[in-house]
Formats: sequence, C-alpha cells, structure tokens
Amino acid sequence: MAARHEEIAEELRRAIDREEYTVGSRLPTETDLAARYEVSRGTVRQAVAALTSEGLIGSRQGARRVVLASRRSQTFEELRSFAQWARAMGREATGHVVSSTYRPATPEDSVRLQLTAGTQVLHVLRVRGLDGEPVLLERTVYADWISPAVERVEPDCPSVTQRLYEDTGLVFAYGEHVIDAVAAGAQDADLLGIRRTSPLLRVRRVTTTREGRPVEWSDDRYRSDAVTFSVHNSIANNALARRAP
Amino acid sequence: MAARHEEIAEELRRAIDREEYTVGSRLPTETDLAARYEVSRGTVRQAVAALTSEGLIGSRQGARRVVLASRRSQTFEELRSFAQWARAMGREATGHVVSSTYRPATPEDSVRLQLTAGTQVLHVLRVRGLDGEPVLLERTVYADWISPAVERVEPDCPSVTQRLYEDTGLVFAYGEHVIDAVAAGAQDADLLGIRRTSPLLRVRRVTTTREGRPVEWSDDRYRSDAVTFSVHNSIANNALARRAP
DNA sequence: GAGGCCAACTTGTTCAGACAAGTTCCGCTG
DNA sequence: CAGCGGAACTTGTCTGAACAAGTTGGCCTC
Repeated sequence: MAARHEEIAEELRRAIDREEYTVGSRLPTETDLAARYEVSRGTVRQAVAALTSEGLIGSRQGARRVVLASRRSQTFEELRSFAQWARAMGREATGHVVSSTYRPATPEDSVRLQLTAGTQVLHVLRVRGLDGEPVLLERTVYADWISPAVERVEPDCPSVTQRLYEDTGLVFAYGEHVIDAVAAGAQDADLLGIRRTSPLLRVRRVTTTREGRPVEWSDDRYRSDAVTFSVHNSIANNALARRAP
Repeated sequence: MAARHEEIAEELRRAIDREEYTVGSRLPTETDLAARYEVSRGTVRQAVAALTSEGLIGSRQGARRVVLASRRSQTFEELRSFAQWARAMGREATGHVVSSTYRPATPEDSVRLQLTAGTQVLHVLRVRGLDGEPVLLERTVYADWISPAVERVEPDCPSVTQRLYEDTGLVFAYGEHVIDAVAAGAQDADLLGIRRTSPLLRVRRVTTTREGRPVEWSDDRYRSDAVTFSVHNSIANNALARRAP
C-alpha cells in the first residue's frame, strides 16, 4: 500500500462502501480527482482502472464513470486460504487431515505441476469446516519441493497457507480454477455428512508462485448448500470461460 | 482493434499461441518491445497489462515477464453468447423456446433488474444444445424495456444476443455470475434428457448494458458432463469470490 | 567451491502535455 | 413540442522523461 494510485483506489473503494458514491451515481471526473488528490491524471487512471477491473465501476469513453456495485470482491488471499476467508466472514475455520501419503506422480500430476513423471508427490486429503460443520473436501497434490514443509504442518492446523508462508516464505500468486458439478461418492458423502449422489460443487485448481512455478493442484468439493462462487466480468475484462471437455 | 496497444497485445497473444514464446520462457523487455513496435514504453505497458489480466503472462517488478499459459481465455462476447461460443469451438448451437410468459416482477426480480415491483417482466425458458444434444436449460427474466424486442425473436433463433444487437443496438457489457451445484428436478431432467437428481452446474447471472442498466437475469443449468467453467486469477487481479449464503 | 556483495538490468510509479473519440445537454429551428 | 446540430465536456490513446524498487548474474573473497 505504498503506491499513491493504490491509496487512491482504496479511498475510492471505501467511499463507495460507505455510500458516499451510491450505486448508479457518477464518479467525479478524472480531472477533479486529480486535483483533489494532487496527482496527475495518469495516476488517477491507474486507481480507477483497478476499481473497473473489480467490477465496482463502469467506464465508457466520453461519459462519466458510473458506480455499478458497492460490495467489493475478495482479495486473492481470501480466496486462496479457507481460513482467511472464514475469518473475514467472522466464522471459525476448522479442519483436519484424513490422510497424507507419498505416491509417484501420475502423468496428470506431472503435467499440472511441471514435474517429471514418477517423482514422489504428497497427496493430502483434508476435511474443512465452518464452525465445526464440514463443508469442503480437499484432495491436494503438492509438488516435491514443497512437500517436506507441508508434512511439518500439524494435522489440525487451520491455515496451511499462513503456515507455509511463515515457514518458507512461500507466496501463492496465480491460480487457475475449473468448476463443475459432481455427485457425491461414498467417501465424499461419509466425510461431509451428506447423502450419496448429493450434488457437490467441484473446483479443480492449480496454484503457482510469483515465478510461475506450480506449487499444488487440488480437487475441492463443496457442499452446494453451504458455498457458492461468484465471478464478475465485463467486455474489457473477462477472467471467466465456459468450456466443453 | 484501432488502438495500437490492442494491436500489440493481439500480436503477442498470437506469438504465444504459436509458441514463439513458450510457456515458462521470458518475454522481451518493455524497452525491446517498444523499439520493435516503434511505440513508447507506456503503450507497451498497456498491451502487456492486458495479457497479464488474462493470465497469459506473469509480472514482477525487477524480473522479466514470464509466459504462464498459452491458450487464451474467452472474450466476454463468447461467454455471453451461447451461439458465439459454440461457433468458436466449431460446433453448432441449437435451441428452442419451451415457454415465454409475462408475469409481474417478484421482489427478487425487481431488485436484480432495478425495476419497481409488479412491473410486467418476460420469463423465457429455453433449451440449448450443441449439435442437437441438449446441454443447457436457461430460465431468463428480461427487463420490461427490452421484453418487446425479445418477443419478436423467433423461437428457434440460435443467437438471441446477435438478434437483439441487430434489432436494437443493445450491447451487453457487464456480468455478475453466481455458481453452485443443484440436483436436477423433474422438469430439468425431462428437458435435458438426464436422470432426476443428476448433478447440474447452475450459473445465476445478471447482465447489464454499458450504462450499468440491468437487462436480464437468468438461472442457467448445465449438464455437468458437457460443460465446465474456468476462472483465472492472481494477486493483482481477482474476479473470483467464494461465498457462503 | 560456497557465499556474499555489487553493478547492470528490468519493471513499477509518476508527471505533464497533446490530441482523438465518444457523450451530454443546451438552444435553435421547423 | 419534437428533433437536430453543435459546443463543452469527459474518457481513451500516446509520448518522453525521470526516478524508485526489485531481480539477476557475475565477480571477488574466504
């Protein structure tokens, strides 16, 4: 939060949040904002570009910017870390490791994690819950170079992300998520406390470091009555894609 | 495609696509690119910012940019329009209207479409398929001001989006999508040709014009064996959020 | 050979100015 | 009063420059 344009973006977010600019109303012009914050127009543009990509405001050449929404989307960190998300909602994240074993990387593992096939990778199955109620089943495969650090994390640690950061300085920076729906299998039903064949929201994701090196990939299954995902997009900025297998 | 920075972005995308820059390799420096395309560094930065937000490349201060992925995500238009998506995959979009009726707006309708409660809104139920195979059930509610134009569209029109653009100049510009999983109900199962209680991927979305005015909201249910969604994100740019109801 | 330090390199931030392109709204005309 | 035209306004594009901040790789030392 050093850069001036980030400070301005944050101030604008807060102003929208406390309805100083209401949904549907128009933001001040770039020139006005530049004068108010005593920066150049370019710096203001960087700030409003951030809000635009977050879907908070809309932008069209020639017309003043319009406030589209007030509640801001989550940060990458809140999405990445189950525990940080729970805390932001004022609920407690719980969780425990069901199993943790080393297996040779399958062809799929080696492609996703950019490893040579047969490397020993760590498979972890975790159940995670909100205030004790299980809502998520995480089947995660960790790359060989991070596996030892993952093993050192105690089984009921609420935030693995936090722990890995403290221990190794690891920062997750990029993610790719594939979302679909599956029927609960026998193990899923048992661990989540639901009936078999109940619909589950499945998110398969790969997370990489800032250098673009894959750290983990995971098959996460959410109880669909407990969790949904939301995505914002626009002509100028689209992160969402529909795919046929 | 007039702006120079968009042309450069497109050239870089194509270069990545044909593996001139391979995944994991480094992009030329901003100064190099500026010289090559004979533009200023600022213009190059606009171009690479687009690729960064698309998740194609990663960026860190001080280090050269890294190519993270080769396949590019869809444009907003391809996501918005089922027909355009199908065409981009080389498949044929089919579809027909099952029912189309006017009803007074419920409180939920009026909130999502920013209308006064009780306004007559158009409910349309469509089945859509790829090469004749049904994959999607669309339950859409249109705002009153666009309903007449929607009614004029013939029931088996493959691209409603295209049609509305031609007839009224309407452009969809922003979207908010909430994704979860549901079990197929009796009507869902019947129209999609699947068993009852099969898991379906549900996407509830609101689409708005460039002015930020809501046009439609829809409950879309996809056969989970036929369609998935993918989302890309990063620390710098996150459009995805996890929510508890 | 291992490790640390430094110089060169690269991206991030910010400025000021100029013109292009699209929107809005007022006032005029029929 | 409806519709049109145009002036004023606002965002988009692009340049060139300067400095800050972070990364990389090679050289030097121990």
